Amino acid sequence: MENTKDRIIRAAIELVDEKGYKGATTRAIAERAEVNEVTLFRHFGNKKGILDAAIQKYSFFDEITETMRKGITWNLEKDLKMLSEKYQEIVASKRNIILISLREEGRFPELDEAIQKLPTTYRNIIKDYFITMIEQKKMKKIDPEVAANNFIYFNFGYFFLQDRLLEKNEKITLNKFTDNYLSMFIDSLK
Amino acid sequence: MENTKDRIIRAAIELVDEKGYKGATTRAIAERAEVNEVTLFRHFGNKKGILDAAIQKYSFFDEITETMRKGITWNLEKDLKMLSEKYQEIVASKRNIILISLREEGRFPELDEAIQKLPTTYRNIIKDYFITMIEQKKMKKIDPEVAANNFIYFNFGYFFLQDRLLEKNEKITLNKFTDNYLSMFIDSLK
DNA sequence: TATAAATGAAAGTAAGTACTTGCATGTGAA
DNA sequence: TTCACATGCAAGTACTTACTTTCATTTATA
Repeated sequence: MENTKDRIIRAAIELVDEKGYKGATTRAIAERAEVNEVTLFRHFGNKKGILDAAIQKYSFFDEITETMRKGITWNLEKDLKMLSEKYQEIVASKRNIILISLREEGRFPELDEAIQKLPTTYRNIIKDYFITMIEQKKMKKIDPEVAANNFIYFNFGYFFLQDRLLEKNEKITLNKFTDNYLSMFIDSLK
Repeated sequence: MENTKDRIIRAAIELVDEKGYKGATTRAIAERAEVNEVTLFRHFGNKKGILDAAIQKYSFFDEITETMRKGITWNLEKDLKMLSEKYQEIVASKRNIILISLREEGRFPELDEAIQKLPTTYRNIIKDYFITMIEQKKMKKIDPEVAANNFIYFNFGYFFLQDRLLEKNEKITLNKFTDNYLSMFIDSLK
């Protein structure tokens, strides 16, 4: 069962996501976690301490990008779909923490750094992949950096528009995205 | 010269952009606008009134999308570059207000609506354009909705990553984006 | 110049908020 | 049982913040 600390952390993330850091009052966090307000301070010292703990708990991206590299099979279509799916998995599972970082830019420097690392790391994986694939003549000879960045624009654009800017009836499922949308991108590399 | 009301509005937008709605105190807004704090309330009633006025002043997108339609020449490469440039122009000029809307989701419903309309309207323009171009056999026969959405993911992804998630030395200028990056996308439609 | 409108300065109010303190209660381990 | 430890409860403190009121001063306009 979820212990007190974890409940507090979860409630804090949820509320900061909903109302922003300033809008997430300690009282509300305590209520949602179903603990007394004092308990927050006993565990984490102050409000920022709660969020710092939350960030430390949820901002691991490194392992996940490692599984990307391992999953590569040197089949263009298969690999790019896998890489895109893994990326969407990461951003979906860390959705709250990513959006908090974008909203509260500057307030949690370590988080900012972790979030900034994600597109850079991802870009490098894709870029290296394209370089090798071009060497092996398994795809068109194009600038691998340009292609890698485009791939990221594309994937991030889907994630964010999907999540925040589209009405429900306009949403496109991940499956549809991978099968129909991504294919168009991949075809342009063949 | 900028009058009192305008100075207040500008200061409010800047500060909400920097610190969030709650973080932008009326005192700080007054200081930045170089007016007495009371003046805010005399002009706008309350804090929310300032931002409501700001939003009303800066959230016109309709005219701009009209100029997109008029600028079409039915030359694929030229048109898509134009459409992308205009989009980047819009989001750059409304940058603050767009980011405020994303951060303060739910607080300003009219703004949310206006911001949500932008990708939808843009998508429809592009989609209609692709439909006609396919009819005229000036581009590949692909699903125009898929292509239109991809175009938007791509453009929005560039804007946002550029603005918020990349380090300075990694930034890609709009010119480079249009010439190198966009070309890759356009080639895939030919 | 005379009058109205816009702004400033100072002070204050009411509410909210992060955080503290002291004490009571429950619970699991020795 | 006993004792340490986690948690709850009640009350309070110090500070911030949106907003008000009153009066003086400047600025524009007729």
